Amino acid sequence: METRKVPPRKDGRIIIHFDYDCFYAAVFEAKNPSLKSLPFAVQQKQIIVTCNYEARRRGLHKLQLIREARKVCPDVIIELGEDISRFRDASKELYKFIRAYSWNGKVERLGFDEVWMDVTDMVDYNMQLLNPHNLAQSFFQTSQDDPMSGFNFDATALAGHPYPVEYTSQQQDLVVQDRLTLRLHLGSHLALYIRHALEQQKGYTSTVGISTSKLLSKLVGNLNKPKGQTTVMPPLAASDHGLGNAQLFMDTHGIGKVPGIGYKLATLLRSYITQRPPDYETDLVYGGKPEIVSVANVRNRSSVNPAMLEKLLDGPGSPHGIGYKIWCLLHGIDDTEVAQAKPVPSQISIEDSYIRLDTMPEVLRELTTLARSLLARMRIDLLAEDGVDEPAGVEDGGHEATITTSTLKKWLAHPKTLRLTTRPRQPLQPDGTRVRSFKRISHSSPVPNFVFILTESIDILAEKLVRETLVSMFHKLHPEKSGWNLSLVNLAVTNMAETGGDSKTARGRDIGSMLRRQDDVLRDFKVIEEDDVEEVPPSRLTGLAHRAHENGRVRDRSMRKDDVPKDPNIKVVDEVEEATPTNVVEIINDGEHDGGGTNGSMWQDEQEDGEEEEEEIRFDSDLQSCVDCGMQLPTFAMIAHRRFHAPS
DNA sequence: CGGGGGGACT
DNA sequence: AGTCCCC
Repeated sequence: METRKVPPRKDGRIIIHFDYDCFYAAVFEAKNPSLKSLPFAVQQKQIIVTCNYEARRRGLHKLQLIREARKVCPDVIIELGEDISRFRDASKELYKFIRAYSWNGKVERLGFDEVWMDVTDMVDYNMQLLNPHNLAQSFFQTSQDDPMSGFNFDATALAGHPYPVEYTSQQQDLVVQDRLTLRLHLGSHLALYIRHALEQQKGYTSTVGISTSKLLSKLVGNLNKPKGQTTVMPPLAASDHGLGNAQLFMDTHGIGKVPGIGYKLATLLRSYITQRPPDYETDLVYGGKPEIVSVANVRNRSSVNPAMLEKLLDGPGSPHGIGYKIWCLLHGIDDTEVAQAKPVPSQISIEDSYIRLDTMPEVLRELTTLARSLLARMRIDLLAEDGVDEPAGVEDGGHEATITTSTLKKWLAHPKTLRLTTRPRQPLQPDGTRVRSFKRISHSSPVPNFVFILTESIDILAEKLVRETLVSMFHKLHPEKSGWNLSLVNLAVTNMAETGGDSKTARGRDIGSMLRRQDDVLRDFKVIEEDDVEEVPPSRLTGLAHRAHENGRVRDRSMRKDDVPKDPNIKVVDEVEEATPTNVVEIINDGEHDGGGTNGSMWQDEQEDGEEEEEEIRFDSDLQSCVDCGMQLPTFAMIAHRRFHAPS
């Protein structure tokens, strides 16, 4: 009984999940907009990896064989997308664009086309700026330093679609009773604002989900794509009235659709529920058939509980506590944090696949090619201009011979481990069939120091790396002289040792932005300091700011390719036109008209007439001291500030 | 069917 | 070094 207790919800965060619409196709379309109106698809080897919505309208879909695609839609335009550097570059550019809006640096990429952003601090800050008596004419401040930059919006309305669809907000008690609804409204308007910026300034459309966790925000976005956005609305938790919306939403999903439940776990869970071995015809999801086993099926089975799930799902390679984690996912609970933006990747890997690779000369050639690519990538992703803490960027990418400017560059991190991975094909069975295997084997060794020499050319270094390191690693993996029949080779550097240094880390940058924000808060405080000289004398303000600064500095030292198509269910027929709330027009126009509009800043209103008594009281009485660093802040800023001290 | 990644954990 | 997970 109590072993089946529903885990507690923690809905204190607001998280936005972005998913760029048909990303690979969009990268081509961004360069060649005429493709947008034509059926267009991107090919890797023998399959369509993605296609635009015009192509989908004509019956094409992801992971379709090229032959089939041409048969269904003979006039489809197809581009080869096996060189993924352009996608990687575009992905980084869009990621940086989105990250620039963040105040707390919690912006995490998944693959090339998804980004989570934890906007709790922005939302809560702006909650304090709301005028409870005129929510319909609100202003969202998007910059910590500039109270003028932001957008007008209607805080009584949600931007985009709600889940459930029939949801209507109870406007009367928005502020007092249902603070979460109001916070989600703010999150949805911020999401819309960033999404439109992405489209207008970068040319990419996206689909967005808004909720209180990574899990729910990612899943709920799927309800309105492409170029739509959806928010899971309260009540999220269960009550006397029935299931909460979080559970209602999770229950509709096939078990394998839940992020965190992959092929292996889904297969085990399905077999447990059906009490039979997997049947790929009925259990899986080709052609839009729903999965036969849903989240509700698993969750409602009385024998299912965290301990049981732990036993069922535990195995080599699976983490401890998996049973409880899955139990939480089934209930729509995911407390994992959006990761802080990292200054350097934790791994760089290059791979290629082959029809057949089994002689030493071929292997040497491929290893050299991969090594060249790897060294080039290291110089792109791990190098910064001297005195600049951003990676060097794409402009110097991959041009091995041009090292003349290298004296200006500096390594942000030194990977310590070099790893060589191969995937041998299984030999033919006696009956002539082949067991398909995705098993990889790998061998690691220390990264030799010479790869960091910037005055030497990448070609020379790559050959040296093959000769002195990779060949012997390869022999450890494959002692036989030949006949390995490799289908894949992967070369990677991992185990990044960041070049310590001051303010070179994301943490350091975060402290910097934190301090700017606090300066802001303190400056805003001066507006009302006349009313309360005792508590915050102007002379002390600078002292506090100074102390805050010192404190910051001290701290600173201190399936396998899936055997199952990942999204076989795509059956989008038409582009969904975003149900555009009226305030969208204001939002779009906001950047263009003069910043000082009618309600452009609540600060101004307060400064000019001071008639909003509630506001005055709030600002006068709420100074608190941080127990960690002693900084004095108003309550609303303390919320974000405490998160800054929290272990990440 | 099947590309070229990336990350967490044991 | 291998097994999971994700796109």
